[in-house]
Amino acid sequence: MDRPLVPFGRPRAERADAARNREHLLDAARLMIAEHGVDKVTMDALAERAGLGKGTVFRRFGTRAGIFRALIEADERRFQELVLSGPPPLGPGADPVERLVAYGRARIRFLLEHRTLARAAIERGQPLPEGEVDMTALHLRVLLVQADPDLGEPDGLAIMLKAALEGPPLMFLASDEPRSPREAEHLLTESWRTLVERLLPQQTPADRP
Amino acid sequence: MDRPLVPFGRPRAERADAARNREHLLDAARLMIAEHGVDKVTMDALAERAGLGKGTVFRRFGTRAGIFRALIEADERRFQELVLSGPPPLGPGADPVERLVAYGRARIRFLLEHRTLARAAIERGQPLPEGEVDMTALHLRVLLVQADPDLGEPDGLAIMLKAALEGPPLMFLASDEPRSPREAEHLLTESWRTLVERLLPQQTPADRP
DNA sequence: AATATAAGCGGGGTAAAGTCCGTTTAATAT
DNA sequence: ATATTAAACGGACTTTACCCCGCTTATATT
Repeated sequence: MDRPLVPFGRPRAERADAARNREHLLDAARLMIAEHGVDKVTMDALAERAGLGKGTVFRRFGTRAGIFRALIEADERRFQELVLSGPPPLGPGADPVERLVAYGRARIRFLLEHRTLARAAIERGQPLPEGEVDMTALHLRVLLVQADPDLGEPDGLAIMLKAALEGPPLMFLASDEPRSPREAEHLLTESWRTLVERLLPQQTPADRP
Repeated sequence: MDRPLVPFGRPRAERADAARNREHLLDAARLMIAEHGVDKVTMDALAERAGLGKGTVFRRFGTRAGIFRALIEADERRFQELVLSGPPPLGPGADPVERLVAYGRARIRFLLEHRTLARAAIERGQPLPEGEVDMTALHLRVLLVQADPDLGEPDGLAIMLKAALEGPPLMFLASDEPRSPREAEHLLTESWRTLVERLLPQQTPADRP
Protein backbone atom coordinates (compact mmCIF):
# COMPACT_ATOMS: atom_id res chain seq x y z
CA MET A 1 0.00 0.00 0.00
CA ASP A 2 2.88 2.35 0.61
CA ARG A 3 3.78 4.68 -2.14
CA PRO A 4 7.48 4.98 -2.92
CA LEU A 5 9.33 7.10 -0.40
CA VAL A 6 10.87 9.20 -3.13
CA PRO A 7 8.05 9.65 -5.62
CA PHE A 8 9.84 12.47 -7.37
CA GLY A 9 13.20 10.89 -8.06
CA ARG A 10 14.16 10.99 -11.64
CA PRO A 11 11.85 8.81 -13.73
CA ARG A 12 13.73 5.65 -12.74
CA ALA A 13 16.84 4.70 -14.65
CA GLU A 14 16.60 3.15 -18.10
CA ARG A 15 16.10 -0.57 -18.07
CA ALA A 16 19.13 -2.71 -18.86
CA ASP A 17 17.61 -4.30 -21.96
CA ALA A 18 16.64 -0.89 -23.25
CA ALA A 19 20.18 0.42 -22.86
CA ARG A 20 21.57 -2.68 -24.57
CA ASN A 21 19.18 -2.32 -27.46
CA ARG A 22 20.03 1.34 -27.88
CA GLU A 23 23.67 0.43 -28.31
CA HIS A 24 22.77 -2.32 -30.76
CA LEU A 25 20.76 0.15 -32.77
CA LEU A 26 23.49 2.78 -32.79
CA ASP A 27 26.07 0.19 -33.83
CA ALA A 28 23.82 -1.04 -36.58
CA ALA A 29 23.24 2.53 -37.75
CA ARG A 30 26.98 3.25 -37.84
CA LEU A 31 27.61 0.14 -39.90
CA MET A 32 24.81 0.93 -42.31
CA ILE A 33 26.01 4.49 -42.75
CA ALA A 34 29.57 3.32 -43.43
CA GLU A 35 28.31 0.79 -45.97
CA HIS A 36 25.60 2.65 -47.83
CA GLY A 37 25.29 6.19 -46.52
CA VAL A 38 22.65 7.87 -44.40
CA ASP A 39 19.89 7.69 -46.99
CA LYS A 40 19.77 3.93 -46.78
CA VAL A 41 19.23 4.00 -43.03
CA THR A 42 15.49 3.44 -42.98
CA MET A 43 13.66 2.58 -39.80
CA ASP A 44 12.66 -0.83 -41.11
CA ALA A 45 16.12 -1.71 -42.34
CA LEU A 46 17.70 -0.52 -39.11
CA ALA A 47 15.29 -2.55 -37.00
CA GLU A 48 15.94 -5.67 -39.03
CA ARG A 49 19.69 -5.16 -38.99
CA ALA A 50 19.64 -4.87 -35.21
CA GLY A 51 17.28 -7.82 -34.89
CA LEU A 52 14.59 -5.72 -33.22
CA GLY A 53 11.09 -4.53 -33.95
CA LYS A 54 10.38 -1.24 -35.57
CA GLY A 55 8.37 -0.04 -32.61
CA THR A 56 11.51 -0.35 -30.52
CA VAL A 57 13.44 1.93 -32.82
CA PHE A 58 10.84 4.65 -32.50
CA ARG A 59 10.53 4.17 -28.77
CA ARG A 60 14.28 4.71 -28.41
CA PHE A 61 14.82 7.62 -30.76
CA GLY A 62 11.44 9.17 -31.38
CA THR A 63 12.06 10.04 -35.00
CA ARG A 64 14.48 9.15 -37.73
CA ALA A 65 16.39 12.36 -37.13
CA GLY A 66 16.71 11.34 -33.48
CA ILE A 67 18.99 8.49 -34.46
CA PHE A 68 21.46 10.82 -36.12
CA ARG A 69 21.24 13.24 -33.23
CA ALA A 70 22.19 10.42 -30.88
CA LEU A 71 25.11 9.51 -33.12
CA ILE A 72 26.56 13.01 -32.95
CA GLU A 73 25.88 13.50 -29.26
CA ALA A 74 29.12 12.10 -27.89
CA ASP A 75 31.25 14.25 -30.19
CA GLU A 76 29.12 17.25 -29.38
CA ARG A 77 29.74 16.74 -25.68
CA ARG A 78 33.48 16.54 -26.25
CA PHE A 79 33.27 19.75 -28.24
CA GLN A 80 31.42 21.55 -25.48
CA GLU A 81 33.96 20.39 -22.92
CA LEU A 82 36.77 21.92 -24.93
CA VAL A 83 34.83 25.16 -25.03
CA LEU A 84 33.93 25.20 -21.37
CA SER A 85 37.13 23.96 -19.81
CA GLY A 86 39.76 23.40 -22.48
CA PRO A 87 42.83 25.50 -23.18
CA PRO A 88 42.44 29.06 -24.48
CA PRO A 89 41.65 30.68 -26.78
CA LEU A 90 38.81 28.20 -27.32
CA GLY A 91 38.51 27.59 -23.61
CA PRO A 92 38.28 30.22 -20.88
CA GLY A 93 41.09 32.68 -20.27
CA ALA A 94 41.53 34.51 -23.53
CA ASP A 95 40.14 37.84 -24.65
CA PRO A 96 36.44 37.48 -25.58
CA VAL A 97 37.03 38.53 -29.19
CA GLU A 98 39.76 35.94 -29.53
CA ARG A 99 37.46 33.38 -28.01
CA LEU A 100 34.71 34.27 -30.44
CA VAL A 101 37.07 33.85 -33.37
CA ALA A 102 38.34 30.55 -31.97
CA TYR A 103 34.83 29.32 -31.33
CA GLY A 104 33.84 30.09 -34.88
CA ARG A 105 36.83 28.30 -36.31
CA ALA A 106 36.21 25.22 -34.19
CA ARG A 107 32.47 25.18 -34.78
CA ILE A 108 32.82 25.52 -38.53
CA ARG A 109 35.28 22.66 -38.62
CA PHE A 110 33.08 20.55 -36.37
CA LEU A 111 29.99 21.06 -38.46
CA LEU A 112 31.77 20.48 -41.75
CA GLU A 113 33.31 17.27 -40.40
CA HIS A 114 29.90 16.11 -39.24
CA ARG A 115 27.91 17.66 -42.02
CA THR A 116 26.31 14.46 -43.30
CA LEU A 117 25.11 13.39 -39.87
CA ALA A 118 24.26 16.93 -38.84
CA ARG A 119 22.07 17.45 -41.86
CA ALA A 120 20.31 14.15 -41.30
CA ALA A 121 19.73 15.20 -37.70
CA ILE A 122 17.62 18.19 -38.70
CA GLU A 123 13.99 17.56 -37.88
CA ARG A 124 11.49 18.24 -40.63
CA GLY A 125 9.52 20.16 -38.03
CA GLN A 126 10.64 23.32 -36.38
CA PRO A 127 14.02 24.03 -34.84
CA LEU A 128 17.54 22.95 -35.56
CA PRO A 129 18.79 20.02 -33.53
CA GLU A 130 19.85 21.24 -30.14
CA GLY A 131 20.63 19.24 -27.05
CA GLU A 132 17.89 20.72 -24.88
CA VAL A 133 19.42 24.19 -24.84
CA ASP A 134 21.15 26.04 -27.62
CA MET A 135 24.74 26.02 -26.46
CA THR A 136 26.01 28.04 -29.38
CA ALA A 137 23.62 30.95 -28.94
CA LEU A 138 24.23 30.92 -25.20
CA HIS A 139 27.98 30.93 -25.55
CA LEU A 140 27.97 33.63 -28.21
CA ARG A 141 25.74 35.78 -26.03
CA VAL A 142 28.05 35.54 -23.06
CA LEU A 143 31.14 36.39 -25.08
CA LEU A 144 29.42 39.24 -26.88
CA VAL A 145 28.48 40.87 -23.62
CA GLN A 146 31.95 40.34 -22.23
CA ALA A 147 33.49 41.92 -25.30
CA ASP A 148 31.16 44.89 -25.21
CA PRO A 149 28.79 45.37 -22.26
CA ASP A 150 27.08 48.24 -24.07
CA LEU A 151 26.10 46.15 -27.05
CA GLY A 152 22.45 46.63 -27.86
CA GLU A 153 20.19 43.57 -28.24
CA PRO A 154 22.62 40.84 -27.25
CA ASP A 155 19.84 38.25 -27.54
CA GLY A 156 19.06 39.15 -31.11
CA LEU A 157 22.69 39.40 -32.10
CA ALA A 158 23.46 36.03 -30.55
CA ILE A 159 20.64 34.43 -32.52
CA MET A 160 21.77 36.06 -35.75
CA LEU A 161 25.41 35.19 -35.26
CA LYS A 162 24.49 31.62 -34.46
CA ALA A 163 22.64 31.48 -37.78
CA ALA A 164 25.57 33.09 -39.57
CA LEU A 165 27.96 30.57 -38.08
CA GLU A 166 26.00 27.34 -38.25
CA GLY A 167 23.75 27.88 -41.24
CA PRO A 168 26.35 27.86 -44.01
CA PRO A 169 28.22 24.72 -42.91
CA LEU A 170 24.95 22.86 -42.40
CA MET A 171 23.64 23.89 -45.76
CA PHE A 172 27.16 23.48 -47.11
CA LEU A 173 27.22 26.91 -48.65
CA ALA A 174 23.83 26.36 -50.21
CA SER A 175 24.37 29.10 -52.76
CA ASP A 176 26.31 29.17 -56.02
CA GLU A 177 29.03 26.81 -57.18
CA PRO A 178 30.05 23.76 -55.24
CA ARG A 179 33.18 24.08 -53.14
CA SER A 180 35.37 21.50 -51.51
CA PRO A 181 34.98 21.23 -47.74
CA ARG A 182 38.56 22.49 -47.42
CA GLU A 183 37.86 25.65 -49.38
CA ALA A 184 34.58 26.12 -47.57
CA GLU A 185 36.28 25.84 -44.21
CA HIS A 186 38.86 28.45 -45.08
CA LEU A 187 36.38 30.87 -46.60
CA LEU A 188 33.97 30.67 -43.70
CA THR A 189 36.64 30.85 -41.03
CA GLU A 190 38.16 33.99 -42.50
CA SER A 191 34.77 35.57 -43.01
CA TRP A 192 33.83 34.84 -39.43
CA ARG A 193 37.00 36.45 -38.19
CA THR A 194 36.29 39.57 -40.21
CA LEU A 195 32.74 39.67 -38.97
CA VAL A 196 33.66 39.33 -35.31
CA GLU A 197 36.64 41.68 -35.34
CA ARG A 198 34.71 44.40 -37.08
CA LEU A 199 31.68 43.94 -34.93
CA LEU A 200 33.51 44.30 -31.65
CA PRO A 201 36.07 46.81 -30.47
CA GLN A 202 39.53 45.28 -30.52
CA GLN A 203 40.96 45.18 -27.06
CA THR A 204 44.28 46.83 -27.83
CA PRO A 205 47.15 46.66 -25.29
CA ALA A 206 46.75 50.41 -24.80
CA ASP A 207 43.30 49.83 -23.36
CA ARG A 208 44.58 48.12 -20.28
CA PRO A 209 46.92 50.08 -18.00
CA MET B 1 10.64 15.25 -93.06
CA ASP B 2 11.89 18.70 -92.25
CA ARG B 3 13.05 19.32 -88.76
CA PRO B 4 11.85 22.57 -87.22
CA LEU B 5 13.77 25.54 -88.46
CA VAL B 6 14.41 26.73 -84.92
CA PRO B 7 15.19 23.57 -83.03
CA PHE B 8 16.64 25.47 -80.11
CA GLY B 9 13.80 27.87 -79.38
CA ARG B 10 12.68 27.72 -75.83
CA PRO B 11 10.96 24.42 -75.08
CA ARG B 12 7.64 25.61 -76.50
CA ALA B 13 5.29 27.54 -74.24
CA GLU B 14 3.17 25.78 -71.64
CA ARG B 15 -0.02 24.29 -72.98
CA ALA B 16 -3.22 26.19 -72.26
CA ASP B 17 -4.83 23.36 -70.29
CA ALA B 18 -1.69 23.00 -68.22
CA ALA B 19 -1.72 26.68 -67.32
CA ARG B 20 -5.39 26.50 -66.43
CA ASN B 21 -4.85 23.50 -64.22
CA ARG B 22 -1.95 25.16 -62.47
CA GLU B 23 -4.21 28.05 -61.51
CA HIS B 24 -6.88 25.65 -60.34
CA LEU B 25 -4.35 23.88 -58.18
CA LEU B 26 -2.99 27.07 -56.67
CA ASP B 27 -6.50 28.30 -55.96
CA ALA B 28 -7.39 25.02 -54.33
CA ALA B 29 -4.21 25.15 -52.26
CA ARG B 30 -4.95 28.67 -51.09
CA LEU B 31 -8.45 27.68 -50.03
CA MET B 32 -7.25 24.58 -48.22
CA ILE B 33 -4.56 26.54 -46.40
CA ALA B 34 -7.07 29.17 -45.34
CA GLU B 35 -9.44 26.50 -44.10
CA HIS B 36 -7.20 23.97 -42.43
CA GLY B 37 -3.58 25.14 -42.56
CA VAL B 38 -0.63 23.94 -44.60
CA ASP B 39 -0.37 20.54 -42.94
CA LYS B 40 -3.68 19.43 -44.35
CA VAL B 41 -2.58 20.19 -47.89
CA THR B 42 -1.69 16.67 -48.98
CA MET B 43 -1.08 15.84 -52.58
CA ASP B 44 -4.11 13.56 -52.74
CA ALA B 45 -6.43 16.02 -51.06
CA LEU B 46 -5.23 18.84 -53.28
CA ALA B 47 -5.72 16.79 -56.43
CA GLU B 48 -9.21 15.81 -55.42
CA ARG B 49 -10.15 19.36 -54.42
CA ALA B 50 -9.01 20.62 -57.80
CA GLY B 51 -10.74 17.76 -59.59
CA LEU B 52 -7.49 16.49 -61.11
CA GLY B 53 -5.28 13.45 -60.87
CA LYS B 54 -2.45 13.18 -58.42
CA GLY B 55 0.06 12.72 -61.20
CA THR B 56 -0.91 16.13 -62.54
CA VAL B 57 -0.07 17.78 -59.27
CA PHE B 58 3.41 16.34 -59.31
CA ARG B 59 3.90 17.15 -62.95
CA ARG B 60 3.09 20.79 -62.25
CA PHE B 61 5.03 21.32 -59.05
CA GLY B 62 7.57 18.56 -58.76
CA THR B 63 7.35 18.15 -55.03
CA ARG B 64 5.04 19.15 -52.23
CA ALA B 65 7.36 22.00 -51.32
CA GLY B 66 7.12 23.19 -54.91
CA ILE B 67 3.47 24.09 -54.39
CA PHE B 68 4.30 26.44 -51.56
CA ARG B 69 7.21 27.90 -53.49
CA ALA B 70 4.82 28.70 -56.33
CA LEU B 71 2.42 30.33 -53.88
CA ILE B 72 5.09 32.69 -52.59
CA GLU B 73 6.61 33.41 -55.98
CA ALA B 74 4.42 36.35 -56.96
CA ASP B 75 5.03 38.14 -53.68
CA GLU B 76 8.73 37.38 -53.94
CA ARG B 77 8.85 38.99 -57.36
CA ARG B 78 7.13 42.10 -56.09
CA PHE B 79 9.64 42.23 -53.26
CA GLN B 80 12.58 42.01 -55.63
CA GLU B 81 11.15 44.76 -57.78
CA LEU B 82 10.99 47.09 -54.82
CA VAL B 83 14.61 46.30 -54.12
CA LEU B 84 15.82 46.69 -57.67
CA SER B 85 13.83 49.70 -58.77
CA GLY B 86 11.71 51.01 -55.91
CA PRO B 87 12.26 54.17 -53.90
CA PRO B 88 15.32 54.47 -51.64
CA PRO B 89 16.54 53.52 -49.17
CA LEU B 90 15.30 50.03 -50.12
CA GLY B 91 15.69 50.78 -53.79
CA PRO B 92 18.76 52.27 -55.51
CA GLY B 93 20.04 55.72 -54.63
CA ALA B 94 20.76 55.61 -50.94
CA ASP B 95 24.02 55.02 -49.15
CA PRO B 96 24.92 51.30 -49.23
CA VAL B 97 24.83 50.96 -45.46
CA GLU B 98 21.37 52.51 -45.36
CA ARG B 99 20.31 50.16 -48.11
CA LEU B 100 21.62 47.18 -46.20
CA VAL B 101 19.68 48.21 -43.13
CA ALA B 102 16.55 48.81 -45.19
CA TYR B 103 16.93 45.50 -46.98
CA GLY B 104 17.22 43.68 -43.68
CA ARG B 105 14.15 45.35 -42.27
CA ALA B 106 12.10 44.56 -45.37
CA ARG B 107 13.37 41.01 -45.67
CA ILE B 108 12.70 40.20 -42.03
CA ARG B 109 9.17 41.52 -42.32
CA PHE B 110 8.63 39.65 -45.57
CA LEU B 111 9.82 36.34 -44.17
CA LEU B 112 7.87 36.69 -40.94
CA GLU B 113 4.71 37.53 -42.86
CA HIS B 114 5.22 34.51 -45.09
CA ARG B 115 6.76 32.29 -42.47
CA THR B 116 4.21 29.49 -42.68
CA LEU B 117 4.44 29.22 -46.45
CA ALA B 118 8.18 29.84 -46.46
CA ARG B 119 8.81 27.04 -44.02
CA ALA B 120 6.60 24.68 -45.99
CA ALA B 121 8.56 25.65 -49.10
CA ILE B 122 11.82 24.30 -47.72
CA GLU B 123 12.80 21.12 -49.48
CA ARG B 124 13.77 18.19 -47.32
CA GLY B 125 16.83 17.88 -49.53
CA GLN B 126 19.64 20.35 -49.73
CA PRO B 127 19.34 24.09 -50.11
CA LEU B 128 16.86 26.68 -49.00
CA PRO B 129 14.24 27.59 -51.56
CA GLU B 130 15.67 30.07 -54.01
CA GLY B 131 14.29 31.19 -57.31
CA GLU B 132 17.11 29.84 -59.46
CA VAL B 133 19.69 32.24 -58.03
CA ASP B 134 20.08 33.45 -54.51
CA MET B 135 18.95 37.05 -54.78
CA THR B 136 19.62 37.84 -51.16
CA ALA B 137 23.25 36.72 -51.15
CA LEU B 138 23.82 38.49 -54.44
CA HIS B 139 22.30 41.75 -53.30
CA LEU B 140 24.13 41.68 -49.98
CA ARG B 141 27.40 41.05 -51.77
CA VAL B 142 26.96 44.01 -54.06
CA LEU B 143 26.07 46.37 -51.25
CA LEU B 144 28.89 45.11 -49.04
CA VAL B 145 31.45 45.82 -51.72
CA GLN B 146 29.96 49.23 -52.39
CA ALA B 147 30.10 50.09 -48.73
CA ASP B 148 33.68 48.93 -48.36
CA PRO B 149 35.67 47.92 -51.43
CA ASP B 150 38.51 46.69 -49.23
CA LEU B 151 36.35 44.21 -47.39
CA GLY B 152 37.99 40.81 -47.30
CA GLU B 153 36.05 37.75 -48.45
CA PRO B 154 32.87 39.41 -49.72
CA ASP B 155 31.57 36.03 -50.89
CA GLY B 156 31.87 34.44 -47.50
CA LEU B 157 30.47 37.46 -45.70
CA ALA B 158 27.50 37.62 -48.05
CA ILE B 159 26.73 33.97 -47.39
CA MET B 160 27.02 34.41 -43.65
CA LEU B 161 24.95 37.57 -43.56
CA LYS B 162 22.28 35.91 -45.66
CA ALA B 163 22.13 33.13 -43.08
CA ALA B 164 22.05 35.66 -40.25
CA LEU B 165 19.19 37.53 -41.91
CA GLU B 166 17.02 34.72 -43.24
CA GLY B 167 17.69 31.89 -40.82
CA PRO B 168 16.06 33.32 -37.70
CA PRO B 169 12.78 34.41 -39.30
CA LEU B 170 12.49 31.08 -41.11
CA MET B 171 13.17 29.11 -37.98
CA PHE B 172 11.14 31.71 -36.10
CA LEU B 173 13.81 32.30 -33.54
CA ALA B 174 14.29 28.60 -33.02
CA SER B 175 15.97 29.09 -29.69
CA ASP B 176 14.58 29.82 -26.23
CA GLU B 177 11.15 31.12 -25.32
CA PRO B 178 8.44 31.75 -27.85
CA ARG B 179 8.00 35.32 -28.99
CA SER B 180 5.23 37.03 -30.85
CA PRO B 181 5.98 37.85 -34.48
CA ARG B 182 5.80 41.51 -33.57
CA GLU B 183 8.47 41.20 -30.90
CA ALA B 184 10.56 39.01 -33.14
CA GLU B 185 10.41 41.53 -35.95
CA HIS B 186 11.55 44.36 -33.72
CA LEU B 187 14.33 42.37 -32.09
CA LEU B 188 15.73 41.10 -35.37
CA THR B 189 15.46 44.42 -37.17
CA GLU B 190 17.34 46.26 -34.46
CA SER B 191 19.96 43.54 -34.24
CA TRP B 192 20.46 43.64 -37.97
CA ARG B 193 20.97 47.38 -37.87
CA THR B 194 23.58 47.03 -35.15
CA LEU B 195 25.31 44.29 -37.07
CA VAL B 196 25.48 46.20 -40.33
CA GLU B 197 26.41 49.57 -38.87
CA ARG B 198 29.22 48.09 -36.82
CA LEU B 199 30.45 45.95 -39.63
CA LEU B 200 30.80 48.77 -42.10
CA PRO B 201 32.32 52.20 -41.78
CA GLN B 202 29.62 54.83 -41.41
CA GLN B 203 29.77 57.23 -44.28
CA THR B 204 29.88 60.47 -42.29
CA PRO B 205 29.30 63.81 -44.06
CA ALA B 206 32.94 64.65 -43.40
CA ASP B 207 33.99 61.79 -45.64
CA ARG B 208 32.70 63.42 -48.76
CA PRO B 209 34.16 66.78 -49.78
C1' DA C 1 -9.41 19.53 -92.34
C1' DA C 2 -6.31 15.86 -91.46
C1' DT C 3 -2.14 14.31 -89.25
C1' DA C 4 1.65 13.99 -86.21
C1' DT C 5 3.68 14.49 -81.84
C1' DA C 6 5.16 16.24 -77.70
C1' DA C 7 2.94 17.51 -73.66
C1' DG C 8 -0.29 16.55 -70.41
C1' DC C 9 -3.23 13.45 -67.72
C1' DG C 10 -4.79 9.90 -64.28
C1' DG C 11 -4.59 6.80 -60.82
C1' DG C 12 -2.72 2.52 -59.21
C1' DG C 13 1.75 1.13 -57.10
C1' DT C 14 5.79 1.61 -53.92
C1' DA C 15 8.46 2.92 -50.00
C1' DA C 16 9.12 4.76 -45.75
C1' DA C 17 7.83 7.39 -41.40
C1' DG C 18 5.23 7.15 -37.66
C1' DT C 19 1.13 5.08 -34.62
C1' DC C 20 -1.31 1.54 -31.88
C1' DC C 21 -2.06 -1.89 -28.82
C1' DG C 22 -1.81 -6.58 -27.12
C1' DT C 23 2.10 -9.30 -25.23
C1' DT C 24 6.46 -9.91 -22.76
C1' DT C 25 9.86 -8.90 -19.23
C1' DA C 26 13.19 -6.44 -16.04
C1' DA C 27 13.12 -4.42 -11.73
C1' DT C 28 11.15 -4.01 -7.33
C1' DA C 29 8.29 -5.04 -3.31
C1' DT C 30 6.48 -8.72 -0.27
C1' DA D 1 10.61 -17.28 -4.27
C1' DT D 2 6.56 -14.95 -5.76
C1' DA D 3 3.83 -11.23 -7.04
C1' DT D 4 3.37 -6.72 -9.09
C1' DT D 5 3.86 -3.24 -12.39
C1' DA D 6 5.73 0.03 -15.27
C1' DA D 7 8.56 -0.20 -19.08
C1' DA D 8 9.83 -2.30 -23.22
C1' DC D 9 8.78 -4.95 -27.23
C1' DG D 10 7.05 -6.20 -31.95
C1' DG D 11 4.80 -5.97 -35.95
C1' DA D 12 0.50 -4.98 -38.28
C1' DC D 13 -1.66 -0.75 -39.75
C1' DT D 14 -2.13 3.98 -41.50
C1' DT D 15 -0.70 7.90 -43.98
C1' DT D 16 1.62 10.34 -47.40
C1' DA D 17 5.10 11.67 -50.77
C1' DC D 18 6.55 10.36 -54.98
C1' DC D 19 7.04 7.06 -59.31
C1' DC D 20 5.44 4.87 -63.55
C1' DC D 21 3.36 4.32 -67.76
C1' DG D 22 -0.48 3.59 -70.91
C1' DC D 23 -3.97 6.73 -72.60
C1' DT D 24 -5.64 11.39 -74.13
C1' DT D 25 -5.35 15.93 -76.20
C1' DA D 26 -3.70 20.62 -77.49
C1' DT D 27 -1.00 22.52 -80.91
C1' DA D 28 1.67 22.93 -84.99
C1' DT D 29 2.25 21.46 -89.72
C1' DT D 30 0.65 20.26 -94.32
